[in-house]
Formats: sequence, C-alpha cells, structure tokens
Amino acid sequence: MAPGGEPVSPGPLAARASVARRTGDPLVAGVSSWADLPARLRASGLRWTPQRRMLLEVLEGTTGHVTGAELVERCRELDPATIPSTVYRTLDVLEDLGIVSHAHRVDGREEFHVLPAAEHGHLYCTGCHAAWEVDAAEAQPLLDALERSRGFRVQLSHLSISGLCGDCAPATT
Amino acid sequence: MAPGGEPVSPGPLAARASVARRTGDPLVAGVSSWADLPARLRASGLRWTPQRRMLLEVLEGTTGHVTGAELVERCRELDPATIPSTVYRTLDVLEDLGIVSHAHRVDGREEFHVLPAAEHGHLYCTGCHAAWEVDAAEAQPLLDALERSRGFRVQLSHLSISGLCGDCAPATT
DNA sequence: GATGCTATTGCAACGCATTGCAATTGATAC
DNA sequence: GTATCAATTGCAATGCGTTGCAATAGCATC
Repeated sequence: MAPGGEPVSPGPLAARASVARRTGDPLVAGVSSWADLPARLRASGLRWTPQRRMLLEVLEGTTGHVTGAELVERCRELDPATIPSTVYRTLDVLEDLGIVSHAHRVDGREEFHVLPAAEHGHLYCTGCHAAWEVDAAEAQPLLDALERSRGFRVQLSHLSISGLCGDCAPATT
Repeated sequence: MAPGGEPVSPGPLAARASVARRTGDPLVAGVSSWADLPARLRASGLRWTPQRRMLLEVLEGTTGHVTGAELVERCRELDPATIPSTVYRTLDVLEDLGIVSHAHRVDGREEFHVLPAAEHGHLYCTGCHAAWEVDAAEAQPLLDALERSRGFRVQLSHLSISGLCGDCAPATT
C-alpha cells in the first residue's frame, strides 16, 4: 500500500494530527502516523467519512486488545447512532490498510488490535483465562517447521494458541 | 458418509481413524466404543435421552470435520423438531466425556470432530481456503518451545493456524 | 408400579457478526 | 457551483451460538 510513498493530499486534513505520536518507530515502517489516512484512502479510491473518522478516534484511544463489540460500544459513546455493520465494515477496510489486525479468540469472538506493533500471536490459558502475546521469535520454531515441511507461511497475527499455563498445568512430568 | 474406513483422498484434510475399526486403540483409553455411553453418562449422574441418542447417531456417520450448524442440520434431517440449543449443549457434554472435541476455525465458526483420533491442530490457507491437519510431531517444535520457556502446555486440538500455503504464497524470498 | 429428585429439554430472547439493497454522500470532473 | 459516479451508510434480515427459565422426563429408590 505504498508506504511512505506519494504525498497525495496537502490539505488541511493533515493538520489534524491530534496525537503527537513518536514517529520514527523502527518496528513498523509505513504506519508512522494516522494523519495521512484520508489521503491513503483516497489514493485507493476509498473515502473519508465521519463514521470512519470516529472509529479512528476510538482506535487512537485504544491500547491492547479489544473485541469488535467493544469497539462498537465505544463508538456508540461518541455517537449513539452508530451502526454496528458500519463499524465492522470499516474495520475490514482498516485491516486491508494495515491499521488494525484481527484474530479470533479461543471463544470465537473477534479480537482487534491496533498497529503499529510487532506482529504477534496469542496464548490463552483455559484454566485461569489469562492471555499472553507470542512474538515472532518465540513462534519461530513453528514458523520454520511449517515453512520447511510445507512451504506454508504462517500469519502470526492470526495465531491463537490455547492450553494450560505453568500455574494451571498439573505438576506432572 | 458411512464410516467405512476406506482410505480417503490424500488431499487437504486427510483421513481420520474410523470409529468402528481398531478398537482397543492405545492412544485414547476410554473411548473404545460408544455402546457403553449410556452407562458412562449414568455413572456421572447424567442421562441418556432420545436427543442425545440422535446426536450420537449423527456423529457415528460423521467423518472429518463438521461445524456446529452442520450437525444441527443433520439432526434436523432425522428429526425436524431438533432444537439447536439442545445440540450444542449435548456437544458440550460429549466434549467433557472426550467423545468429540471442538476448535474455532479461522472464520470464528465452531468446528467439531469425532474422537478417537490423534489430537491434532489445523492449518488454513487464507488464499485458497484449503485446510490440513497438523499432528503432534509437526507441532512439536512449538510445543517444546512454549513448554520450556513458559511451562505452557498447548492444547493441540484447539490450535488453528492460518497463513498462505506453498501454492498461494508469493514466490518471494 | 409409584414416587421424588434433578438433569435435560423446549422455547424465547439475546449477543455478535455478516449480508443485501436502496438511499445517501464524498470526491472528482466540468 | 453543479453534475456525475460509485463508495459508503443505514437498515432490516439472517446466521451461528448462548443463556435463563419453566416444564418435562430420566433414573434410582421404594
């Protein structure tokens, strides 16, 4: 999606960089700021609408993980007229743009998180329901094994692993 | 599909052990046959009902993987009065007994499969939507890594991995 | 066979997410 | 500023799965 490429829109929209994020994050190259999102949308023939603006506002105030329903709820706080389907469709668009990513939790619900952040999977304990993140380094053995044996490229961000954590696992072996 | 035990096509989702054959399978101790299920239920203070009998009938004719909705549908073929919630609740019970196991697919739907079968995870290609099974041997690197680093015991049967298969992955790198 | 306890069912309502379609509206060209 | 095109929205309906609760019916006991 042409990260860091063409400066498309000069307009006043870019001035709305409300969140003075520390730019220069080395982890994720092209997602330095959300201020250029309207331009990126238009560059793809997509549109910048009040509803999308609102969801972005919500996402800016979001850290960690949220379910789809939670995002809908927060949008409703800003605008009670929020329509769920619009939120979900916008999330799809944002995922295409690399702004958010989503996975399914062990209970089947959707879980979104906001980029930039290193791509990671999730580890759920079915005993105490705690959750952890699994980064590429930790998952590397699996990624390597599947790549070697099948040429399969794992999407780490969709990886949800469940099991028993050290505290909940019976002290066998 | 009768559980005939024919070798199934080699493609995605390979054959699983048929139910009728190979009793005394050392892998799964207590599930030698379903004939004693009524007794096992009663031994736990549970009950043997026509609805459960029917679901078992459906499961006996099931190979591979089914979604919850598919099971409901098949039950409805036998008895149009089937109530979805009863089916799902019975599946919960059967899972507790080790008769079936379930995981969530990448699209969030529930996916059940019938035991006995070696515990395995699933591999989904987001490009061509094919699916494969991942057995313990293949996942061993991950299982070992998580056990070592965190003492975490992975439930392989709940493992759903998505990504791009060898055919769909761009030939880069 | 009758009784009593309670697991289970049926039903209705709910929650989360998706989809189809007509109406709206953002972005561009004139 | 106005016209034009299609992306997007709002809305209603749908699908899958869960939950609460009153009524039913296994099953053990007498």
